[in-house]
Amino acid sequence: MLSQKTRYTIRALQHLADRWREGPVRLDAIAAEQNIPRKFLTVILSEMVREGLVISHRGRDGGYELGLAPVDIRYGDIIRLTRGSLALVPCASRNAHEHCNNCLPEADCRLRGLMLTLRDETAAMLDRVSLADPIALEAAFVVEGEPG
Amino acid sequence: MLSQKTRYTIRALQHLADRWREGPVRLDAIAAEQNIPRKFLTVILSEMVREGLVISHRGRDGGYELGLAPVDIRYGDIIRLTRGSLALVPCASRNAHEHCNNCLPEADCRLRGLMLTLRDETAAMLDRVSLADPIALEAAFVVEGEPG
DNA sequence: TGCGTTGTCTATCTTATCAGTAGAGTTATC
DNA sequence: GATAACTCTACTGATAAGATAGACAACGCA
Repeated sequence: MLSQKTRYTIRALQHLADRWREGPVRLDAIAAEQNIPRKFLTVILSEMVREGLVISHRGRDGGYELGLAPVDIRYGDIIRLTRGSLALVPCASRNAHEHCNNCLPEADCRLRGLMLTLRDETAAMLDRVSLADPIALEAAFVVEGEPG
Repeated sequence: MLSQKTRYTIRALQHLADRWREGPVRLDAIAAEQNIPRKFLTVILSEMVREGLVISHRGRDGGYELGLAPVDIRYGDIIRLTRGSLALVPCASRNAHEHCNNCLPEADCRLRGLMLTLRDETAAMLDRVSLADPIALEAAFVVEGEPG
């Protein structure tokens, strides 16, 4: 599961992407329109500023805008920044690797082997989509009775 | 991230799959060889018995064995049973759907649209692999410098 | 220069969930 | 009926996530 914070981050960045090159957007506007707690959003946007994805302007008529063109911010980037990893187990992360507790030696762990493959497929998919891309609001099709 | 419990579950089931048709395997043996806390494993295996994936035998020479052939237990099944969902956001789960807190209306949420697609791809991948399949212990290849 | 507006930073609180444990109970075999 | 196994419910403790507080810093304009 993505954390609530990661979800807020993505929606805030989508909001800014939709207003790219329209000047700074105030925090209150983002919070209200995206339904994100104001104070929490300050923490989130400050982190994005530190990471360089967002530029802030203080004072009157200040606010936030993207630091990169929307096409250059991919969903994979955002999730890696806020969540640290796209992998489903700690030992299968490529940029935030750590050992799992109470596991087998990594070289022997089949779960890890499977999760490495899955992580690569997930990353490839998320790195194909940027904030500039249109996104279908429902999945393309639903298989009857499919679980999950 | 998969919970520790889900990871233990998968490794325990792999252990049983490797011993399919060799008679019951004792809990202590699984705990020791898979490095899983004994008491916690009792909780995990009891749930698997209730779900029908595992059969237990009490008394002397008792233990656990799979209730289905390894080829009929897919990783997607296991994760859905223990984690409830393969989706990365609550509103994108197909069998454990619930609304996200502080979100936009679902019909307008682009994050949801993206996550529905991703969930389907993840499910398809995990539902192709069963406990009977060999699994490469390292991912097939590593892209130089790929993040994540 | 001074005021209001807006973002920045660090510390803290609260709550939920997860990992793990306890311990009495049940069943099967010999 | 002794022993070796699994079963069940409840409980505890630690951690992390979500959210908030409040003092502070920069900016713009009159």
